[in-house]
Amino acid sequence: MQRMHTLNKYERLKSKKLIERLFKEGNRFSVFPFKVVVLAGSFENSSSPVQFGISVPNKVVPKAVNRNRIKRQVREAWRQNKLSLYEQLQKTETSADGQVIQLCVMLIFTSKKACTFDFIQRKLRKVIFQLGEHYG
RNA sequence: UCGCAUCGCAUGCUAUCGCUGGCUCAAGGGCGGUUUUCUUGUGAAAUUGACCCGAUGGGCGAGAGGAAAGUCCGGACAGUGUAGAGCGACCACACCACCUAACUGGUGGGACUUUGUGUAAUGCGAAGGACAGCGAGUGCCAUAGAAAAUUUCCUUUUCCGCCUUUUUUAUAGGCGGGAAUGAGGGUGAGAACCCGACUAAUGGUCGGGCUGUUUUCUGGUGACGGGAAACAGGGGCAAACCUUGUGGGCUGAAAGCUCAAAUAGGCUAAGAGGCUCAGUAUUAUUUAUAUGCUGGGCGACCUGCUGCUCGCAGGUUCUUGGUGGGUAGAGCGUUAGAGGCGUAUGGCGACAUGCGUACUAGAUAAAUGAUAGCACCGGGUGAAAUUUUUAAAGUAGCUCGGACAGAAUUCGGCUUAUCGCGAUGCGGUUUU
RNA sequence: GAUCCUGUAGCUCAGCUGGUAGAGCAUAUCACUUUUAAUGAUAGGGUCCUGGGUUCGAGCCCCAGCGGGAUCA
Repeated sequence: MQRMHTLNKYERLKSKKLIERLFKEGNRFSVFPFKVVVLAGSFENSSSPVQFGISVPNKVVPKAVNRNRIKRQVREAWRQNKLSLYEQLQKTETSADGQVIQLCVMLIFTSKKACTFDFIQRKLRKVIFQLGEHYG
């Protein structure tokens, strides 16, 4: 765990197949501006503990500029706050029988209004806390 | 100071933390070569390479728009196909000349309509438009009106017949029939081109004007403008069907090309394969038996012929190997271009040509940023010190705002959205 | 990226090749009923998505825009 505040290719959810599987089999819960879909298991295409994706529906935010901005803000917040989740996952890995647990997380943004960065960050911390409770 | 038109710009800097792809250095791994060592096995270690990978760490430089948008046109490119060949259908366009790779784009011009202004008069300026054809055909023109298009309802003119009045004829009136005509008839968006003279009449003739066609002279590359003669008077609608002319093959990067796992299915090769009868061949041979081939019947399943039954026709299973197609996925297409900037020449202009110059966005659940601070620009409000007629100053400060909008193969246009700023030109108002 | 359809009353839809914009449900009032529902009668309610154009006259024809929806791996 040298550099934590990064978000490179292999920490992002990119495989179309995996996303389809995630939506078919994953568990769902929601924290107000987000709907979260999670799938636990071990995936071969990446060594990262968590693969993360954000989706903003076209119907909720009609303009592409605003959609991009929300995605960037959420990605930024995730980047800065994912550290605690990673630590919890590593703890369980070492204490249990060495089975690697990886998570796929997809956030769906559902608020129609634009939010400030602070608000998004607070809510995202709550999401990460809940993920840690369930899988950590 | 306000408005219009055209052109240009589209807030910047710093700090912290990040993203994408490129080059490069270094760890690390793979592969190959060489050497050493031993317990001789394709083991271990070391070293090396214009080699490959590289999710790790440095360094360097790059990274959204004028509309990236809408997807409304036209290309490039790709596939199909032979189609920079014809015909038909369908679609698009339509004054002229030019520009362009091309266009429904652009530039310049012509006629028309509207409008402003001015003159004795011709004029001058601005704006507008899909400005071929209804003097080919078909269709439509509600209500109103006689009639909405080779007019015929009334009135009018004239001729014939009958009746009435009258001594009779004539005249006058009425009725019926024939002919002529389009002057008049509440209308309507639109009414048979308009005015005058002659006459039975409104016809016809003559004169003048308007419009159109043909011929001709003239200016212009041309649309068209100016004049003369003859003929004609046929209302509007083609953003009604349509006619004429011109152009277009169709499909779009989710195009398309290459590599390619598992499963299922296709084709093909080999092997095995329900019961029974007949014929035939081989082995063996006295028969019988075994195997192969051909044909028939029976049984099971599927499909079709009519929904069901009968009947008829066709087909059939398993194992292994090969093969081509091809899905998930990956790569290419994929970023340098009919391009930008400067300058010279030609052209009224769109633009063309020559020379010089600088380049490099390339993502794919989709990068090009997030947070904070400062500056800058614009609007509103609005001091004080100081000097003092007044200026300082619409300054400082406070406050609000900084738009529209995010590449997705690419280029040229069009359209739409847009806080503002600057330049040029034209016009208005105020002051000097 | 490409292609296509659609917009009319509060809702669902008609409106033929242009000539005074309609139906059903809903709403309001009245009648019926002890009351409600159902039923009957009456009434109100329209930017025909927006802006231009053609025409004497556009819901309809043409152009541009805005909104909604669908299809193509």
